[in-house]
Amino acid sequence: MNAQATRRRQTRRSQTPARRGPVRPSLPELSRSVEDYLKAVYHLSDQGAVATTKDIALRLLVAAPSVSIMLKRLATLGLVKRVPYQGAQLTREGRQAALRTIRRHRVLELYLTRHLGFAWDTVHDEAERLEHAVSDLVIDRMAVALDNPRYDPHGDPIPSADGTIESASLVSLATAPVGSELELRQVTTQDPERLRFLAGHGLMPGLHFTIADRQPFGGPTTVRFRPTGAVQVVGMELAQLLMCLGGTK
Amino acid sequence: MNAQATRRRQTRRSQTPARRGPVRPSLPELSRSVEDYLKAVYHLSDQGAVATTKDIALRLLVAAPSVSIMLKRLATLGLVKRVPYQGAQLTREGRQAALRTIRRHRVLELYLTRHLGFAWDTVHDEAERLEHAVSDLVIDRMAVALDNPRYDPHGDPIPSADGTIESASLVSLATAPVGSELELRQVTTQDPERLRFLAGHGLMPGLHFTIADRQPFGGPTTVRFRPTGAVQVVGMELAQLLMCLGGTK
DNA sequence: TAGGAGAATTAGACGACACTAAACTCCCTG
DNA sequence: CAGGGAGTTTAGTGTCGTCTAATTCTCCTA
Repeated sequence: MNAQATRRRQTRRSQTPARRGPVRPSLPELSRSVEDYLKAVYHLSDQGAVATTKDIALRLLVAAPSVSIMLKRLATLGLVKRVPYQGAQLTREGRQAALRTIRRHRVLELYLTRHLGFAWDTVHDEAERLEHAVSDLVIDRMAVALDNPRYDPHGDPIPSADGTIESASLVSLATAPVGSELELRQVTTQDPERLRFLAGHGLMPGLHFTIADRQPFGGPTTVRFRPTGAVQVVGMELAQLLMCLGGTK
Repeated sequence: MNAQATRRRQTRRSQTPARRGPVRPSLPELSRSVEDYLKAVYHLSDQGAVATTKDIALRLLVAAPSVSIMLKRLATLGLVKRVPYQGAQLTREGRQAALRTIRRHRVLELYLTRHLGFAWDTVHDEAERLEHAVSDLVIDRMAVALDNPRYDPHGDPIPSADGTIESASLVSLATAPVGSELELRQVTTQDPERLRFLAGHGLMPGLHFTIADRQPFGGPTTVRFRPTGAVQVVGMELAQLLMCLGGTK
């Protein structure tokens, strides 16, 4: 009965990941929470900055002490480098794990829209739950079915299976100068209302346009769609969400 | 800050499902463990029998006391009717919940084989994890993409969205009389080795055949495939896994 | 440069789920 | 019909991940 009991404990969901050896080789099955925290730290620590406890807490809708404790745990797992009272940064392993999760999320979002008929404003929450349960094998099959896509429905780059991710330098529609010829590359919101509005007015990744005008004092930006010549006025708040790739002028 | 803290607790994964009102209407989000236990009770309590603690423990690879405690919890949730020292049966709500999970599982299995190119011996584990994370909406979309299928890759019936499930009376290939003309309807194992072997010899749901011979003393059964006339010998152990629908004689 | 405001951490708890060891029940068999 | 063994439950722990309250740290500003 003892051998059996032992098998049990290992078969059941890993409570203590049973790390034999260094972290890298056969992935130790991170918990849903750990993956969420890693994603949060990834998104909050742009280029060398540290993610603060408070920002992580806000992003995950969790109390600050929970973050403190989790960061300590992530540090002992080697996924995060922590400076007490300052914040945390991902280690190489942590970054890889975060990118795996982000890849899963973005492939799922695209798959749900392309193959299962979901609108782009509804896929975020689905993907948020599925990303923790789906295996990389399924994700890779989905990616193949999607012809190895580079971007998710919102234009966010999809990390490759080996953990590299494109980083383009984009400008917000709100700040690009009048006269610029741009391509809308990325829409940085998950709010369904905004997404529906944007899609309803043709403002989706891939759109080419020219900035025809911008009113001062936080006023709207007017864009002219490139092939068609159609004109669209975009308010400041939305313009800030639209990240563009630019042929200058 | 208090209103915020309250919102938090509700947004985060439900620890205590916060039941306002009766169980039926907007599903109270059962945990992965609860769903697993409900499925186990469902599968173990065929027609009116009760599922015993020990059998549930064996099926879920969990210690018996864990089952005891969980059954008590399920009973307070109204999902299970419990007789101490005897076992448990599903209530109507418990049965509905179990069938929802089983529907998700079986639709996922079929989707993975049909649309993502997985072999039928590999989909069980994937589906086992996904079934707890995927929404009914996604499942329904998958079902539509599959043309509202009635059976999963192993021939198990897929419960409908409203919670009804087909129950056919099947006979095992091991016990059907020689001379029977049968249709292989269901393969009752998830063991990859056995599944691969069976598929490799054409023994998959939908096959029509006649029982040509059976050796005594637990010997093999010989079947003749119906359109082609090809002959296949099947040992006792495997024959017991093959459930058939029969035109008698 | 001494407060203080704000952020982070520690302290103490809880709920969900799992485990082992020990006690208890039920029922079968001698 | 009285053990005794199989099966079940109780008792006591542990881990993960969360919370609130209280404490500690940092850094800006008066």
